[in-house]
Amino acid sequence: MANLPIIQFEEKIVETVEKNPVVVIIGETGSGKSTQLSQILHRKGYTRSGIIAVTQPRRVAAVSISRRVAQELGVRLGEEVGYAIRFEDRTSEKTCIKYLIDGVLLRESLSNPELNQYSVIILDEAHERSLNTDILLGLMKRLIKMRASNLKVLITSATLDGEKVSRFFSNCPILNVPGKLFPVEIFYNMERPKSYLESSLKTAIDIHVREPEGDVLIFMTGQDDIEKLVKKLEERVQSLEEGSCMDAVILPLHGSLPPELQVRVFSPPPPNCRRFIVATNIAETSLTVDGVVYVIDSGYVKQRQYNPSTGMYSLDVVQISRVQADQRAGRAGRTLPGKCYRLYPSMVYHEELLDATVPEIQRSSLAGTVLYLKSLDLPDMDILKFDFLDPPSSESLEDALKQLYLIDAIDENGSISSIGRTMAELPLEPSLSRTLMEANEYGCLSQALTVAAMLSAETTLLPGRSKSTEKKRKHDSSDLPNGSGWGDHIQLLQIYELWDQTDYDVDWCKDNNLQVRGMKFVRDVRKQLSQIMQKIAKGSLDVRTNERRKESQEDYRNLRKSLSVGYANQLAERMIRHNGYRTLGFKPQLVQVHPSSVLRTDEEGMLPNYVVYHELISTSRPFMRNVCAVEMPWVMPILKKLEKLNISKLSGGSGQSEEQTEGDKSSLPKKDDVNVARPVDDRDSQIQAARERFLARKGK
DNA sequence: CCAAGCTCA
Repeated sequence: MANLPIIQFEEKIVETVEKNPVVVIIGETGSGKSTQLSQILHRKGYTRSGIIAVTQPRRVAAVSISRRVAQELGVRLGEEVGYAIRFEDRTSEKTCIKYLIDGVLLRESLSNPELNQYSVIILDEAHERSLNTDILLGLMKRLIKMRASNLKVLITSATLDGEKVSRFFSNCPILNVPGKLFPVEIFYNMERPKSYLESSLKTAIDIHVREPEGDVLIFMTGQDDIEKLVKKLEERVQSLEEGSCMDAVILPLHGSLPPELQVRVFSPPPPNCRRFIVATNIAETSLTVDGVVYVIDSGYVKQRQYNPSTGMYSLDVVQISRVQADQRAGRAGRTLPGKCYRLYPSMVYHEELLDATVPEIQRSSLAGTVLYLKSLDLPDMDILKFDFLDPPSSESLEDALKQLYLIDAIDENGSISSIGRTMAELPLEPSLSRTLMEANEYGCLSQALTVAAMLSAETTLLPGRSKSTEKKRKHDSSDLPNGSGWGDHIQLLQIYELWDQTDYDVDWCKDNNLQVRGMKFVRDVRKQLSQIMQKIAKGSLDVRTNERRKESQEDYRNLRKSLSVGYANQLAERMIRHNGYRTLGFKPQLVQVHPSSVLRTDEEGMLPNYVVYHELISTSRPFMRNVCAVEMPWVMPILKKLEKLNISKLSGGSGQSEEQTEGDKSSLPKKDDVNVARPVDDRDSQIQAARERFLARKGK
């Protein structure tokens, strides 16, 4: 610890923090900022008046760093030094240095908006710009005004955007702490390669033949590319002349690799053997591989983005940012001076790459974020003007407001409702929290809890599919239930209840091709959600899973009905005479049911007239993923609500001063009078008319 | 008839 660079800056840091409410610390890898800043301020007495909080974007980091700090201070983890992550709070009365996930601090701020227990809040790894860190940055800006006398905020960031963060906090001081990295020499391709797969193959072999020992880390974009490159590398290495160079092992590394294969990168290679690690960006920050001396950087990354105008997600291969490129290069200089080969021209690096990755807040659906901010009841708060470091587009915020309105979380003036307040308590996306609340009314809370928990873990349930596991799809494999035809939500419910009946048997998961870790996570989430619901209802709810009781169609019906309320913003109507759907949102999209769905067709081969979907994902085509059949009478009230929607009122009521788009004008609630005048007993024609008006409006 | 980067309350 004594030889960490940051220790030499101790006095300077203390002095700057004492004089300023906010300080930005630029600390490169190996500077010791994550473990030392908290200890420095602890030594200076900042823990006498409160706790020092250090936020982290990842669970493993919170746990391992706090363990390290406890060790350095010679105390037991969980006493003076502790951590708080989901499902696990290892802090006590004695705790004065607390490492926590940014999302946990946001939860705490719900019940204690001034965060009075903390004397210092350190936002670590802020340059990663996680959604939650960005919200915290905005909240800190307000908080330091309210608590000017007794709160210090430190933000750690990367060289490239330190200035920007400083400007955001009224030009607060920036301190630079050097890292302990070895120099890394950078090489560029003359041109952008036609195929970065071929280019990385060639570069890798060149290194292997010409360069001294040291492992090679290759950054690719996804599982497919990784598998292809691993195969080609193996072929090429084998075809090299025996004895012409050292041996080689080639290891893939990505998130959907089973854990036992992931950890192979941590065991040292046999002597006189070079390792090639072909990885996704998991090796950029989450996992650190020792022994790497050479990095090959394709310059690309796969990123998920949300389009607020269509409500659709897509997963695109995009260019990395300069911060990311530097981070990747740095992976070569951890143990020795290293070399980084960028498979793109230097001009691309200097002129084309963005300074920093587009922050998550500009790539996500913001319904949950907006609901959270509304529930904080910040004074004189216009959600569209919340002070973000990088504000999301007004289109994205308006999309969030519309979604929240449709599921009754906010009223027509944009004020949070009591339903919305309860929803904000639940660690779920708004559509699922709304479903839980509705299910409670219909007596199917237990089932809804299961569905919500299963959907929270859905991606980790099924093992990573590759060519070899291709046959094992969820609907044509094994004896797993099929949702009784109603769709994927019901299937998820049935799967969990079967597992529940085996007393959470691990072997049952394996037999049915479900990831054990994923299922255990579902169980934890379900338990947590049950507890929160109990707390809200003061313990009077029945959240038990059904024991050896066949679910009746009536239970499924109630559950589907609850889903139609929770997913009011994610409904679709089947088009006439074929199985394509049109979403019933503000801008209808033509979409298909994802082929992995278990939703069943009727005798005539037709899918249900109305469905809810968990998400829209645009891959080869736009698809609805996780689909459940609902009934027309449940959909109609939602269509009527859609008609009444007035975005100008929703977004703070400043009304005329806000620019009004075409769509806004047509949704002014004039037509509703006509609707009220219709004969009440003629329901069918009333519904039909509502539908036609709705669809006609779409056409414009 | 499809495809999945990584986190996290």
